[in-house]
Amino acid sequence: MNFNTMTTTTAVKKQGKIRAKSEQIIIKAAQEEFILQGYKGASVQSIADRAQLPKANVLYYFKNKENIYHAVLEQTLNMWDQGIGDILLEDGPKKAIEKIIAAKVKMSFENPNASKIYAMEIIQGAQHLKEFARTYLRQWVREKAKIFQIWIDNGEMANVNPVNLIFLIWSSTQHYADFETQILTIMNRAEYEEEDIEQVTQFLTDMILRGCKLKP
Amino acid sequence: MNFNTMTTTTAVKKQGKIRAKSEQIIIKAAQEEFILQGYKGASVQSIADRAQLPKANVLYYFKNKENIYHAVLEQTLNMWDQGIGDILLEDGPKKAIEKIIAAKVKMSFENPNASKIYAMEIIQGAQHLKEFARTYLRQWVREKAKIFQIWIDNGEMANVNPVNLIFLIWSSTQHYADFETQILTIMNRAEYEEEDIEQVTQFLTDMILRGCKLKP
DNA sequence: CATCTAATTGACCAAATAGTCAATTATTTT
DNA sequence: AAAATAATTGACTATTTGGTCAATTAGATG
Repeated sequence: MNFNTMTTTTAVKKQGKIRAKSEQIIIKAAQEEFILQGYKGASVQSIADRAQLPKANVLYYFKNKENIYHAVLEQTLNMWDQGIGDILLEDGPKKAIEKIIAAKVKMSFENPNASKIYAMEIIQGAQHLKEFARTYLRQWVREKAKIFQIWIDNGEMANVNPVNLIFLIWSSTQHYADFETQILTIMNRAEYEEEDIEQVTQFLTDMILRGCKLKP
Repeated sequence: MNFNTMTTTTAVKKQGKIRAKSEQIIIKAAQEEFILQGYKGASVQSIADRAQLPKANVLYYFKNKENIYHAVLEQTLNMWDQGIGDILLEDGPKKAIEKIIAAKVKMSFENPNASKIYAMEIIQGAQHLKEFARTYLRQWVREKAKIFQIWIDNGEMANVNPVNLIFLIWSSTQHYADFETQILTIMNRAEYEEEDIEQVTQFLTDMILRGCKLKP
């Protein structure tokens, strides 16, 4: 995917040897700071500290804070794009739902920070992602809804609203990333474990398949 | 509910005639600013502007920014506490699930801002709500999970993990508040309408009841 | 080796902002 | 109506912070 609204600055950059590595370190540090402190609350100094670089060096790689944030978002969206399972007509509803739930749960557990950045951006009004949502995302949802509708018309699954179904899969999977803190606190645990992925995938798959009147 | 960790400052305040009204105006303005800009990003000045009051006046009612934020959170939690439907043993699983989904969808559509503030707080690590989650929330989930377990043991519903079920109801309903922007953009709409509440409630109730092997 | 580009970094500055204060006005109480 | 309390507000300050700059070092390239 090419988020060309964001790559205007990064595209023209000079390419040294250290750049790629430094940028990656900075982006990761920035992602964590932006989650903990919000956009305004994350100071360039704090990002630099976390990246163990002088502030001036951070600003040498990214001209300003806004650019750092863009880079973080860009990477988040690319991760989202790769990680989201696809819905294919030839899979049929059962396999498609299983695939997409498994992919999204995996993403939520293995990369909660990407999900958190995305969620905060949307909650705050999607200032930087309006265009992405209006074009790419809307298109994606419509395409996939259309496929569900075909299955419904063929009597392969119950007559549930496809868009609501997509939102349901979306929200229920992402919840384990965004509300990580709350879930861990409620379950009195320090962190997720490997088997949680399997357990949650199983639960959501069963529930939603039954919801669509598909035998698990 | 008494969030006595937060009321330490407000409890001792002097009570004039104008105070109650001014505080309410400020809290509402602050809620909106905090959502749009985050805690650090929302300046006292911007809150004052939105409340149409001089900054010094805002700081007369709330000693500092932190206190404003506390007041916003306090009100959010109280709203949450009132709005969340209760799960009662005597209702049985079907009625209980119907009740709680209806209540939470209603809350999400009618007061998305409360949900957004709460979500942001949790995503950012629940700095101000750790205690609330550790005590009240954990207790609430455990109590309700226990009731679901009784129904399961009685064969009144399918053997689904009660805690996961609670998370599912939680996430799928709240999604319509937190991701309002995204959902509206995808559906190419300017705002929610009255009938959306009914439609979403119906969809989620049907899906989740079927997921629990309960006939809608 | 000489030249050019990339990378590093301390010092500095202008703008934004949380919070204080004192002076004044409005309202309530006695 | 006098005294006391509540509310209002402009002006001021100390601190934080995004961003610039110039000086220096490291590395590549011819």
